[in-house]
Amino acid sequence: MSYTRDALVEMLRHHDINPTHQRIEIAHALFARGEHLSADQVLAIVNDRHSETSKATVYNTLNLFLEKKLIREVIVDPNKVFYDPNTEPHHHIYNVDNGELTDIDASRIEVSGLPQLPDGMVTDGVDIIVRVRSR
Amino acid sequence: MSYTRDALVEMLRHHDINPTHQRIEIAHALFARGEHLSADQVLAIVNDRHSETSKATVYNTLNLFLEKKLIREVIVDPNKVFYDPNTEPHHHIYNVDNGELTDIDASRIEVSGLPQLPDGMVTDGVDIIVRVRSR
DNA sequence: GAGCCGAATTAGACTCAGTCCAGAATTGGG
DNA sequence: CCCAATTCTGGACTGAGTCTAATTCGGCTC
Repeated sequence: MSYTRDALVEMLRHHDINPTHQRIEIAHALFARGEHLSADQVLAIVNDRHSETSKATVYNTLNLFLEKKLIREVIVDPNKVFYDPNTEPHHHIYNVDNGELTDIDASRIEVSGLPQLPDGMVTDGVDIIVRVRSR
Repeated sequence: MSYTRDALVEMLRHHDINPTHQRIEIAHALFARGEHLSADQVLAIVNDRHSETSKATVYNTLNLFLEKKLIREVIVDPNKVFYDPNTEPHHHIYNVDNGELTDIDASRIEVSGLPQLPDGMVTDGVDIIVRVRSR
């Protein structure tokens, strides 16, 4: 799966997002590497050569992508949020020592025994985080 | 299960924690209500009548309790950490709308299909978070 | 191409959770 | 009662994330 500029534009449009320069850059940063990135890292990558995109725009854009379900938010570390370009159902292994975050394909995982939700409640998603240490 | 001052002192000692005034107060705040509280909330509760305990101490103490496994950290919300006086194995339901956090007893839950960990890695814990919305 | 309009972007000030520091207070063992 | 080690403190600081008011962009019409 390659992420040409055109493919990204297509993808943004498909999610009802007006494809601007900055948005394409940010989408590129996330999807081309397919890694979990923090807002900080996205900002750094996008402005690698010349400063082109402001902090505010990076945050705005990431939140927009979230809202439009183009990416997911992964909350494992108390001091930063990671953004995940993989929207397939999956879970995470979090290495507490070095902060590394790895995917686990959800299709092999089976969870049973979850309780009934109270009336009028809908599941928004189930996150499983396996916290891991070295040694 | 009641939490008298003496019981709390006993509990702290049992976890290798020197029971000082402030630590007893903070333990009381958490265990007497048995709720998930943020550092902010703990600070507010402890200083309800007269200001008695500083912000720094609350944070120091919560981290000390964590380290000594007296309480657990629950990371579900990007902008605050919750501290959980329940150290029995259990998971959480997080109501995204109102921030409410509810326990799920772990004994009824069965997870299968978790992958083998790479060599030299140890599981530190498995957290399951069921995100829930109203309506 | 010139002119217009709403949407997007920007710099920089601001907020707020959490940390750090260096001095002050408390504690407990002798 | 004394002293050293531990704990506590206020206040300065940090860094992620938000807000705001002003500017720029891009697409449209003529």
